[in-house]
Amino acid sequence: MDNIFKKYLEGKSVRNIDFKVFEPSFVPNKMPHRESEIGILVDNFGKILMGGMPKNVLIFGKSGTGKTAVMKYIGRELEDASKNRVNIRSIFVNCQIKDNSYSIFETMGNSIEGEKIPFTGWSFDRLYAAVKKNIDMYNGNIILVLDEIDRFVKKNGDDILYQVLLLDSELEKSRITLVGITNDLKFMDYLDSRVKSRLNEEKIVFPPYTSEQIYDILMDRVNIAGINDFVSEGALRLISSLASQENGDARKAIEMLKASIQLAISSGENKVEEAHVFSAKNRMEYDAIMETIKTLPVQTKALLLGILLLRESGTIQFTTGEVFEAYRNVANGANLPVLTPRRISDMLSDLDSLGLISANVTSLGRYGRTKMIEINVSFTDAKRVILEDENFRGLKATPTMKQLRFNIDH
DNA sequence: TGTCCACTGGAAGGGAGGGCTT
DNA sequence: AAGCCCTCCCTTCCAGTGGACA
Repeated sequence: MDNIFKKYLEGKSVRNIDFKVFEPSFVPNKMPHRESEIGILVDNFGKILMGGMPKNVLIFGKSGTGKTAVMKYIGRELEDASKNRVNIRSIFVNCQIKDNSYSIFETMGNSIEGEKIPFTGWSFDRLYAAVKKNIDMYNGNIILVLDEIDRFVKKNGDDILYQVLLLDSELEKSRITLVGITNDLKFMDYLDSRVKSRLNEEKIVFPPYTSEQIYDILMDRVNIAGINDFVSEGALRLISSLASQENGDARKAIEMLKASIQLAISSGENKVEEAHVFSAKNRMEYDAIMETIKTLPVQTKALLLGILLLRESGTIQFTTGEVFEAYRNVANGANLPVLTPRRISDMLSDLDSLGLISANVTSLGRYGRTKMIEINVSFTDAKRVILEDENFRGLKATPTMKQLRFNIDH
């Protein structure tokens, strides 16, 4: 009789795979095809070691072009080279997560020794003073890397950059060098001139990787993990070409490789082939969408559910007004407070930017101006995920649901 | 050619919920 | 405990608008 874990016992190359190598946070010891970009950064930050002043840097490039990884690599090498010579600390802030001035300053202040700063509560003046004191006490060079800086500036304006530049000018014993990372080439347009010139001292563009380059990167990781014999060349070629079609995104390619390996292992096979790549790709896309839906706030889920029910009733496109009515029925049915049309309008734009729906502003002439809304995801799956939320438990396959559908249909 | 619909999206502000200070 | 300060979510108010229709 076969043991139910048999498939995990077989396949000898499988057992000791170090999956850390395939994590986005993994920074390898060499970065293929980024030699010239690294060269520019080395020249810039090398000045610190000679007692000089580096320029502020702006890095442009689409996602997965190695911007963040290269900066992490530079930071690591620099801190290493500076040991017993100068104090250098690189501080990474992902502006998509830390999306207000307070938390950026708080991260900066808490990344070095000194007064501990609470994550909320202080007035900005007090926060500024504490961060300034901590940094000056450090007596060294801070490299502040603001990742996805365009998102922050679009949301909050460029005051934070001005404040950091001001802080730098007020420091006596330390220096701050700003590194902005963005995937928006038009990012500079959002900046005030007082900030623009200071931030734009050194500009580096990271081009997308070609299929060949991604292949090299993947090969590199496979070698580090020591699993050359476990991954077929065809699978690597396929991932490379799929990723190069998607803006040359190496991060996605590595993720896809990881998922393909896991899939091959769990189906008990001894080599990753093209078929695993295709299934991994589908699986990843599906999981990403469902995870997005699962983590939506309740009211947004109610709105999306309203849209899904409209779609279920046969229509493909709906106006904001129709969607609002559908949402109102869902909210009432689930005993949620009904939000105003203004708020719903914003939530529709949110769902649009998440890619779950398309909402295009269209004029119906005499019949007004509205967003035309279409759903972009499998509605049976999306509905199932939303109904897992306990707020909608009362609606699940009950007469209320039928009633809802009835209300919407008529 | 002007009207007018059904919205859009900006601006301002309230209040809840988090936390700190005195 | 009272008084601040912060962000987040939401409301209220309102000027603006593309294009079908009279």
